[in-house]
Amino acid sequence: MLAARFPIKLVSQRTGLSPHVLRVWERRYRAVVPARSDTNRRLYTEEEIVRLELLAALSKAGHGIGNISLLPTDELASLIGSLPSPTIAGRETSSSPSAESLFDEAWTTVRNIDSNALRDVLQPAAVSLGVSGLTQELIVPLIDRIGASWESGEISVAEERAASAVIKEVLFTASRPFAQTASAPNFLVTTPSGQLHELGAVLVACNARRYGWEVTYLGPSLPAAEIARAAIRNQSLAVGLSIIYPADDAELPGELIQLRQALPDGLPILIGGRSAHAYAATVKEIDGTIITNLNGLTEMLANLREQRTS
Amino acid sequence: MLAARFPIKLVSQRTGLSPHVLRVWERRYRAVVPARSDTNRRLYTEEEIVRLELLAALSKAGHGIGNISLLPTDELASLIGSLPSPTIAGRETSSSPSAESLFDEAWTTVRNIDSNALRDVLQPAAVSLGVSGLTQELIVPLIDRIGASWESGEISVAEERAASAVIKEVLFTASRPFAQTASAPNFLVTTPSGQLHELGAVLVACNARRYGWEVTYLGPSLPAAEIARAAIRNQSLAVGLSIIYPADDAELPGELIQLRQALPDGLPILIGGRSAHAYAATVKEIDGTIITNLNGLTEMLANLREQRTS
DNA sequence: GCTTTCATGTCTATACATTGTCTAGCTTTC
DNA sequence: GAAAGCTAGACAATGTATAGACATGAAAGC
Repeated sequence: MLAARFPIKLVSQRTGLSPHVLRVWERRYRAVVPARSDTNRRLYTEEEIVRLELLAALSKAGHGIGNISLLPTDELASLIGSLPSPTIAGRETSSSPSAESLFDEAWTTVRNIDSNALRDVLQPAAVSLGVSGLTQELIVPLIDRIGASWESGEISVAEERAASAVIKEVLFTASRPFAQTASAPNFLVTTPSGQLHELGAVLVACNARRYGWEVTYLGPSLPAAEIARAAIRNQSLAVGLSIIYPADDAELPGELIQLRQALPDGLPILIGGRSAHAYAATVKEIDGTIITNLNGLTEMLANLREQRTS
Repeated sequence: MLAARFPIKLVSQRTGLSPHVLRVWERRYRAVVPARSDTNRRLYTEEEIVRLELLAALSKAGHGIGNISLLPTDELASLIGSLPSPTIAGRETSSSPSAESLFDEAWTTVRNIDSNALRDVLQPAAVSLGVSGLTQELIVPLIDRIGASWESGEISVAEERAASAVIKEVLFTASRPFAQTASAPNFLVTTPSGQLHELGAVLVACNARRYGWEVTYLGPSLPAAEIARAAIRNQSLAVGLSIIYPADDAELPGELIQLRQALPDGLPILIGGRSAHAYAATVKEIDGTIITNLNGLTEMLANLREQRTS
């Protein structure tokens, strides 16, 4: 796979930084020094763009660019997730614990409806694993486990709600500094009517935000007409839906069809969640795209973004 | 071990203290003496920011900064847990002239389903008005307005959801810094079955958190049995419910009675929200307390806390 | 009761640092 | 040939630092 290279204009759009700023950051702070073409044009790699997105977010959040321009990229990422360590004296997290042990710990707190203990597990993990590590290795498995245990009756509403609230809080906080760039396209995220579990949608929302999208998040179980109205009002470039449970809702296909009819022609509908495949026929009918994992999502979003600019 | 350093602007945002105050606290009281950059700029560490957050909270609560500025950080943390009940009569209506205009601005963004614009209004207001100013002068009126406009049909689900999501995010972020001490009592917050609007509950949750309670937040519309189960599991010292809309739910009184029966004897039930009074008879029957405003809530919580310790 | 003192937040003035934007002239692309 | 990219330098707007003055309210002293 040969690494794709991007010209400065594209980078400017993705990061929300003007070409002027990109050049000056390079000259003055050596923040990112891209390769050049034969004719001396800057050619950025995907990694460099991600780095610039981080820098842009931190700069907007109040960090002086001169102070952070030379930090390694992973440190920038953990700065983004940097939260006031709730641990001042006690709680020795001597060696960073493995993702598995953290998962077990987290799952125990979920079963105990212990919101605050769960936060104490997730919050430091945002630093030790990084935001993407946190989501991929802890939160995604946790959401799967919660969904499965819910269906099997092992846990009930209270457990699910308590966990949802904390996970939402942690994810939103972690992706907060990324929020705004002027040119960012809008992505509308929600779950269709009848889908009460919102964690999948939250995950999608935060991921999109981390990649520079302006996200409008509308919570769970929203009627098709309302989704369409909000998408039009926000001039959204795409709509994301999460479908987790139930997997056999007779009303849902109708909702989806109604949504397609109410949306502008051709507006992409991305559908994810563990039960998305259960409605595959309808999804195909409305020309939606099923997303199977977060990487698929980011790829899809990147494509959409490029299409728009071209 | 990352040695991330933060500039004064960012510290100001996180602590709610102006850069002026930060400098004067350093010069006069040696409260926190950050390292300097090569060019003499202050660079704060994470620990120093946490310390300043504690000092800011205590100072706002009435402690003289000169008396506490030299205490070790862990002692400050334990002081937070024993905050005296806040001066309620005083320090009100210090309404900065911009509060009204901010409200208008915020309301416009709500009507436009423009999540990101709303965040851009509320987030800076958390600094300029302070967290209590933000809640009392912006968010409470906004919630009232949203509730009223909802009932009159002026706005619909999408508007309410978009606003809820952002307000939740802002409030949770604003109440985040307060590290809880181990001895903090638990307060369970939710809305009863059928009450779909969660903003009132979020407000209550954040307020309690700011006063040192350990809050378990369970989102909207939770069945009585689940509420009770969670409260018992968490050994909650009180349960808080928000009732906003509808004001004429025939099922609700039954839910409340069921909740009382399932809870441990004498466990206080605090009920707030614009429609709480519509169920006054039932509230009385279950020996609940109607809370009419945030000050009433903090007072009530302070009482409960004292009772426990005595 | 009235003044004095102290604690504390706010403000001013002045200097320097940081950072985004602009201009000018040249080169490449389409 | 027009549009966009490149370098280098200049400029303006903000942000930050220091030192000191001022305002206010509470406690102390007369």
